[in-house]
Amino acid sequence: MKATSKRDAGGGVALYQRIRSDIEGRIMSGEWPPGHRLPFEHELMNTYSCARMTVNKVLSGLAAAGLVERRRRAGSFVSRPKVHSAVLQIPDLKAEVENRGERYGYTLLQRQKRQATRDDKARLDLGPRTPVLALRCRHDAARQPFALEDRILNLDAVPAAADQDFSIVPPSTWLVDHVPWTEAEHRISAGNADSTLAAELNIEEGAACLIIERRTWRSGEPITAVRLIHPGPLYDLTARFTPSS
Amino acid sequence: MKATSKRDAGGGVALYQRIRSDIEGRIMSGEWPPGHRLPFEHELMNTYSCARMTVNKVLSGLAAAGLVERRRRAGSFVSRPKVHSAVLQIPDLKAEVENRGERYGYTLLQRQKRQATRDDKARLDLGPRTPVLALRCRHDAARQPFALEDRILNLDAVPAAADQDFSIVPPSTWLVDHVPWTEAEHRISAGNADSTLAAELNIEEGAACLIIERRTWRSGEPITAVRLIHPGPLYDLTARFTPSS
DNA sequence: GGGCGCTATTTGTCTATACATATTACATTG
DNA sequence: CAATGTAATATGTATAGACAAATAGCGCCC
Repeated sequence: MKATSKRDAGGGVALYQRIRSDIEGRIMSGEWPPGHRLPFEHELMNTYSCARMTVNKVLSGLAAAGLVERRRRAGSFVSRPKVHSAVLQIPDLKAEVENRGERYGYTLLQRQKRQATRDDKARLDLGPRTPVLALRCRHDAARQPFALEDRILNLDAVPAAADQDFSIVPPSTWLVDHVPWTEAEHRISAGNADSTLAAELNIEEGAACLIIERRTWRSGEPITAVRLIHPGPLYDLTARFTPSS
Repeated sequence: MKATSKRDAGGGVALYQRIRSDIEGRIMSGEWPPGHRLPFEHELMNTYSCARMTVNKVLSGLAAAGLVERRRRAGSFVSRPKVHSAVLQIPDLKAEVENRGERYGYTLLQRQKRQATRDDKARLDLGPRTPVLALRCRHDAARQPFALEDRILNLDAVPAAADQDFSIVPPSTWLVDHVPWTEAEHRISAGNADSTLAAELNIEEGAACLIIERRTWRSGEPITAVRLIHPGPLYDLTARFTPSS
């Protein structure tokens, strides 16, 4: 059995995948450093004995993934890793706690329907007299306070939320299943716990906390702003990152 | 001039792009909610009067971007936004400070070449008797302490670093230009400043700090571990995110 | 009714060809 | 020599046709 010249899809993995892994390997290993011009499509076409469309798909894919940049007439070049970027996963807290194998608990501390205050408006770019739902709740892991959630929800954008009581289902869980979003902004900072927070999270006043704020919009219309406050030493965000993926 | 049946590349944007934007729009707007089965390739092919390869490229692209999932014989489905994920950009501190339009300053506080201590080994999974370079430096923004950097560097992996004195060029800048990496891990947490740190950053003892730790490898070989400590209120990580991109 | 295998359908991959478009390098001209 | 036009070249997009692989769902048999 020789390598047939055409129609060779029945091998092991797809030819397309083999070529891609091959090229990715050379880039990752440093054999083709940033800035290096990789072979032209017609050269790769000869190297791998395939049609141009096949190598084109590979190179386009690598370009879409940001590993190479392509310029007409000039060729394809290994791109310099733009900035150190990490994909931070901020999943549902319930899922996250249960992933750690710990018992998850949820308590609604406060629920108030009101017209947006000056503060609310600043948090979410709301217009005047917008009805909002303000929620404050606590998430526990292994029966210990794990995060305090402070959220406002634009009821003009999500009127259905007014009928939800959120005493059992956390707002984040409900939102994920019911409200799609198009833009999000995250902000991560650190702060010292004030006395209220210290009491709610059962930590000492002044203890360092990790603060994650997230705002989401749907086609420009503000939906919700949430502040998650974690006891500093108890929680950390971890992200593993491989440029290839 | 009617829409020609074939060879219509000369319009405005590429047909491929039009179809993709169209489908993305329907997904984003909620018209096609998560779980919805989108039209089969042959249906889209009729809708847009084009070849299957063209819609195939669109759908494959959407799948690669994570917006849809495809199953043979079943069809293509809008995927549930897996987890809330945000692309956190952690660029070079110098670039970041200058982007804010502030004056950047850098001071090397400590530089020590040594065999890996027990602590170093725990930080980077180093073998015994590995030579490391330990650095401690301060980054200023607008003449105010902005971050303390505490780094160890595996000299077996990056021997050239031993010849660098890092009194002018920050290690992060030098590394970005000289050492490629294949894997990275980020960890973000909060902690209270101890007396040493408080003195170095010119803040009060006990003040909350944002701690970013990053470890990088090259094909499994540990390269460097760095801890960046920012005064909590002074610094925050912000990331805007649109699922489409 | 339950388990098994067949088949039709849908996506996955590949080819060969064609024309469009951008850009570089070179030649021509003022 | 500089500005400008032109040809060569590499990528971008699109087509039609073909076969491969997975699988949902149906019918068959016990």
